[in-house]
Amino acid sequence: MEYKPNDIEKKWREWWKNNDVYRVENDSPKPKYYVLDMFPYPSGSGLHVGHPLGYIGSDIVARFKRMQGYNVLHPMGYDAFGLPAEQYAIQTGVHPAVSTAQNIQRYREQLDNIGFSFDWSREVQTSDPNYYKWTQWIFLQLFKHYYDRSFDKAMPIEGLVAQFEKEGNANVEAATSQEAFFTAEAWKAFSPKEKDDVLMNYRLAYRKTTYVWWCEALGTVLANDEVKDGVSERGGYSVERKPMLQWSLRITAYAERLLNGLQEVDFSEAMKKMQGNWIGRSEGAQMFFEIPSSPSPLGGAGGERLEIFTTRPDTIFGATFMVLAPEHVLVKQITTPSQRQEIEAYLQYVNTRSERDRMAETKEVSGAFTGAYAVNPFNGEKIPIWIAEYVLKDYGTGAIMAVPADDERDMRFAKKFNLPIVEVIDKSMYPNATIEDKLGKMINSDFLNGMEVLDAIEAILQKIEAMGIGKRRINYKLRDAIYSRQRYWGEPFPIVYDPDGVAHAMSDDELPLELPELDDFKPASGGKAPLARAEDWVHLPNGWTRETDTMPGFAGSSWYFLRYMDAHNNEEFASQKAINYWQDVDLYVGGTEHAVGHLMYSRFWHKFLYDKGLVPTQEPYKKLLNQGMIQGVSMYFYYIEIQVRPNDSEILSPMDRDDVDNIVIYGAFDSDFKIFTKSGLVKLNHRIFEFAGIQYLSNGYYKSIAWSIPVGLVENDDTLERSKLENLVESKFYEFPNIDLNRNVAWIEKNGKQYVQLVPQVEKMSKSKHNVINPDDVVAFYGADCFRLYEMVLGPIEQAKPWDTKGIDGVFKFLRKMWELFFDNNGKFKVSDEAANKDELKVLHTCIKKVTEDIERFSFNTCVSGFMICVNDLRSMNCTKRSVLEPLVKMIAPFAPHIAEELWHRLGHEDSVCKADYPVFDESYLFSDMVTYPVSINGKKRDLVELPAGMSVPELEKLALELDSVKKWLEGMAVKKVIVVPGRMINIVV
RNA sequence: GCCGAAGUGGCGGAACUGGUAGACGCGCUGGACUCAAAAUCCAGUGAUGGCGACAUCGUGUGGGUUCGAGUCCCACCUUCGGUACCA
Repeated sequence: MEYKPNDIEKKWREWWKNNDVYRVENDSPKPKYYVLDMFPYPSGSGLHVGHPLGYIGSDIVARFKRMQGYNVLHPMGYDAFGLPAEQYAIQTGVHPAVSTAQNIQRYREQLDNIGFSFDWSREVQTSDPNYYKWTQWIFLQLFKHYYDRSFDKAMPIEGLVAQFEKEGNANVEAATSQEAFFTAEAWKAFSPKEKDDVLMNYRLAYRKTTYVWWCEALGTVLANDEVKDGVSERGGYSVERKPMLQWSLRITAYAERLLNGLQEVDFSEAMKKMQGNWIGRSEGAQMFFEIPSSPSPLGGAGGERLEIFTTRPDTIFGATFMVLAPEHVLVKQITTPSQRQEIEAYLQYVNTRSERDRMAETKEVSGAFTGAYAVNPFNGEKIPIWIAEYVLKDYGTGAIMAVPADDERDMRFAKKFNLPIVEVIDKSMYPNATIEDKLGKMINSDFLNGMEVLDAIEAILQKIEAMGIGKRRINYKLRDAIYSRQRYWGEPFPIVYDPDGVAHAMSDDELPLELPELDDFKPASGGKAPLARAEDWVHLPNGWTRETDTMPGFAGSSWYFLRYMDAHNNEEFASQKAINYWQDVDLYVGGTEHAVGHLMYSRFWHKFLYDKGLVPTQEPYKKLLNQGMIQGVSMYFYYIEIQVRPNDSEILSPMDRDDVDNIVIYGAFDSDFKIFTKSGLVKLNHRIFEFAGIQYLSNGYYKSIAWSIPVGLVENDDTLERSKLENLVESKFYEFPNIDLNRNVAWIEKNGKQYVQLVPQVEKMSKSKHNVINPDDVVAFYGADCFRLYEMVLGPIEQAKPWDTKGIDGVFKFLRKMWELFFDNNGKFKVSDEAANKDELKVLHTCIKKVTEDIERFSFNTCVSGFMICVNDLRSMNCTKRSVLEPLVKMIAPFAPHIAEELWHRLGHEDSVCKADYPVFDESYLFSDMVTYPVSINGKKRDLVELPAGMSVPELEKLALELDSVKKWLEGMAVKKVIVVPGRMINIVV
């Protein structure tokens, strides 16, 4: 009987579905286990072979735990709001809901094809009003709460209002952006709008004008983690800093708890580090410097105080200048008339610089002098105040005291502008210390002289606080999360504004506030969101208006794991009963790319819900497993035309100049180029960082085109036939077809045809790179079980690896061999009820032990090799015994559920193998009578000897020394020592 | 630059707490079956030397600790991720 996966797999998938095998209930006497995958965004290109990697791993764990007697929650859903569907809608007019539904359907088919054990009755879609009703509800809870530092938790805003009415805000300890103090009387006298403005400085979800990342191309603002390398993460469009009125979430209130919480979760060290760095805690001092009254052209009264943050208050005697961020509010007030022009010019320069420019040249310093001076509170010296780009508006107070002797950036600045440098730390006794290390003895520092840095910090902090010129302070890099998007396809804010512009929460019974229908999804005029077009929806009969921004992608994904616990609840986001049963996620599987986005936000929301008493745990995810990306191999055709200029020795140095008239370059961008010239191949040691398209460097010496070629067209030796390339060009497959194929391409002649050499490059799978492998194709050919096993066999699940199908035949062979254990040559089922012998049981239990232990440590690749060893051994023993084969079927069921189910039923069972008990290994079967000892001399293996197990150390030692091979090596040498590890090895030292 | 992870045959990768390096799979070589091929099965397969038993070398590089190091320590090199003027 031949193993034909297609004959059995579909049958069992239907059977599982019809019998509701994977449905899980919320009450069970069994212990609970929650295995969760990061739910996907259903993109238009469907799943590729990289997506299921993590899903297969988590499915194995879910099935394994189920068979071990746990009540396992293993759900799946879709992160269904998002930009691509909306961009697609703008281009085609297809409503995002329609395209999203189509994509979801396709994802579902692809997922079903692989035989996952998801409980689909709990499916969630973030764009479903029944779901986002609760996203809106949680948002309103954030809106209605503030963070009270004295209780160290979120508290209702009403309590705060009551306190304001009683005594103003002077004694309020809260996470706030409120700076001014007010009395109870003042509070009562505020207008509703003024009160609203004040409360916005306390609310955990608040609306305020802040500097945000604005992306013109996407027509929306973006959160910090959505901006990478100075461009938008989606699309790579340029972004700019802009003050805008936006909703934000006060995640900074939870900075400390988010940091501390990392200690209690089982995340990889790398992941914890990444989140820790993102939070960026630093201890230091907030200090005030007087700016003596100076005439201000803009009417500033003078006598301002400049507030700075520093982690090195000890170096204050080395502070030779101050630097403000260009956007700092004091800049206009303190600039002297004589410096005004210079400052204006500099501000203008800063304005023209994109974020990318700023990042590109961090070594280059720039700045301008305001003409104003601050006073060093310790020695009364006047310190000039400058402004410079390198001081960021968002960090600390947007102002620093610059200590060039002790800070690299300040040093560069001082050197460039000839500012004095005063050494304050003697590092001579720490020759290896860098400039920033907190090591050394204070000098030139008055009362600090002679102290070690750390002592000096403590000493001056005390002094600063005693003098009332500052305070100890902890600063975080973490920024509040911008929560508004000027987009259509997201959750509408359940917020209405009265004619004064005061924000009001909608009442719970009005939720969900559904998205209105639109037929044009482009942004409305004036930087407004598309929803502004839905005028009937925006304008309420009483003259009030709705918020037209929508929530960002991370809104729905911040709490979805809770919804799975009770997915159809219309009264609550999930019942307390369900939440208290399932508690938290035991295993969360997903990619590292969500380290600082999704994971931080959902941990933040969870802590807020914990404060509200709505969830029982502080952390949502106990264990995080990051699956590596499966990359694709893209075949690139690189075309570069170089205009050689006489003195470009820098770029052309490795080449023979005479050769360079017509050259074509193939190579990986962002790595060294290989150049084919008439005389062969040379290497150009120059790096180019841009991708496809024509690029001119500032001095204009080359243009380049990089095309990724559809893999199907490529020959085995990585070449592409000329006619195929020409077809691609003619069919306008590429955007830049105007190249001269005759002049600039080095053709290779093969079988009378011309070919061009392509360069393979491993990179992320994506439609645009034509390197996507669809799991459906693999499943259709080899079967889902084979696909699942193969993805596991590729290597450790956490490692990134390129997809290639080299080893898949080996996995298929293994499945066939296993299948053949159950059938004789005539295709008859041949399992016997004869008792198993010792050897067979040893093989079986060795495998059970290995697999059980390896699943627990997520080492799925070694599990598969364990199965292979087991099957090979049983095969060579001709084992046909039920007492061995039945446990084997159970054991492999989590990995290859279809074949396991088929064999399980053939073994006579009626119920699903998923419901069977996982085999437990028995140590007694693993015991051997004989042990093979390696005998080493001075640590070098010289012989192997088979000895009975259980021999004592002196016996082993004696036997070893009597071996012929050992005697030969010991001739003329005195044995100094014999080391025997029973059951392991023997080492003789001479 | 800083932080993190990793470097093992022709390839993917094993080796859990220091104890037989290269499990398992791919590929390759030889053989069986076949008119032949594919498929399948059997054997071999780190490198070098030797007919051979065997010997020497071998886990990025250089040092160290240890009876014994892929594993621990120090220095360095390379690759991949993260991050970027964070005061």
